[in-house]
Amino acid sequence: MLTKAEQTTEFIIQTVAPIFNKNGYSATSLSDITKATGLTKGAIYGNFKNKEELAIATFTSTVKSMLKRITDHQSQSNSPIRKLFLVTDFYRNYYDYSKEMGGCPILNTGVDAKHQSSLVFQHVQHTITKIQNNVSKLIDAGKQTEEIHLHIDSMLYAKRLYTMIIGAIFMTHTMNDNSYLLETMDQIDVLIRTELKI
Amino acid sequence: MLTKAEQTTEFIIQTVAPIFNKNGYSATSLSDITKATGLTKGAIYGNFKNKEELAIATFTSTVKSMLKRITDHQSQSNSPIRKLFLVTDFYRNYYDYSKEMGGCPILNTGVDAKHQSSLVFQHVQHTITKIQNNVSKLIDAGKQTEEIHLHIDSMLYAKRLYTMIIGAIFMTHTMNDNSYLLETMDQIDVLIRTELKI
DNA sequence: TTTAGAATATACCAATTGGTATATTTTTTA
DNA sequence: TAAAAAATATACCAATTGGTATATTCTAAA
Repeated sequence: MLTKAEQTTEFIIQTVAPIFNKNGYSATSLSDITKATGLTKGAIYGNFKNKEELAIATFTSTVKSMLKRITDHQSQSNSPIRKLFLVTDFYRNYYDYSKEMGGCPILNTGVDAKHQSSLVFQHVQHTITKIQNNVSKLIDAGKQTEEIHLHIDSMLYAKRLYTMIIGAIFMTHTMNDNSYLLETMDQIDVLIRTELKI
Repeated sequence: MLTKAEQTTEFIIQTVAPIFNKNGYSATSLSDITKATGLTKGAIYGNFKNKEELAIATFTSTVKSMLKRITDHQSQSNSPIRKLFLVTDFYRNYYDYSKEMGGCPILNTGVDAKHQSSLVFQHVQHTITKIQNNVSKLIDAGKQTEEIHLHIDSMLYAKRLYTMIIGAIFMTHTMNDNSYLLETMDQIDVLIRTELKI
């Protein structure tokens, strides 16, 4: 059971996360935070050392739930190559989902935190590395199950896929046009079929 | 000949542009601006209506010089398809160049301005539209010179290329690793050769 | 060289910034 | 249920925010 205090901490994170994600670190003020939560500065600073620590907590939380959502979606299949297709399938619905979060946390925080908070920025880098490793491992697994060509450079393709995905996310959000994401996912599916798949 | 005042306006734009580009709209304060220029608020507000107008001026200026640089680079050839290859060639050296500007203005401002200044954001959208149109026209020209297959959807490919490029820019800047840009440009070159080229 | 007009500096504004010390209230444990 | 402990609220801080009205300085033309 969560204590009252732990509930409050979690409540603050959940409430503030989309605000940080939308506005960025500097443009999110303490008064934005107190207004949204209905709590006072005393409560905020009782739960978090400072603004930066709260920003890290919100980013970590958002990313964690996002990655869980992908993993859950992937659990539809045990086949590595089908799990790859489930990644593109996930991102086909990503626009609506990311809008709920206030935008893509990796894209937004990656751009924003770079010159605002090196601590937050390190978390972004770490998250990207983790995602790439996951995709790379998936490709490796596909080789083992003889679904994917052995000569494929797993990490190279993992980076390629994520580069295309994050580009599509930026374009869709900036141009307010979901077709960028849909189109890119089609493109990636073709790539998987023609280059990776045996 | 530029009057003294016009020189000052231009000086402010050039000096402040990388600051806005790096830190974003909200995180760039008037004191940042006065400190960097050595001018006072009176001078700044004498040349610009407000902070937002200055931000627009800096974005417009940075983008303009960037687009000029691409166009100049492309002038090495008259062949549309070779001009396409000169685009990827340009972006192979983009990391160093964009670092001078304080990052990629389209990426940074696209993410930052979305929730800070709708006026600035509109300029980003307009710029992307313009770039896409340019690439699309280039593909059309390639059809006319019989270098590119007639069945190619010009705008579709223009969007694809720019989506991949902006994704690579984000990854290179966020992971501080130029290989994302180099790799993606190789990928695009292959795409041009195998899908577009006759 | 004087002078009008333009450009810049100065001094100020109320509001807000992130953060803290202390008072008060709420929760938990005994 | 009472006391200890934890969590939250209040009141405050100096510094900074974007912006403005006015004073001063500089520029350019006559």
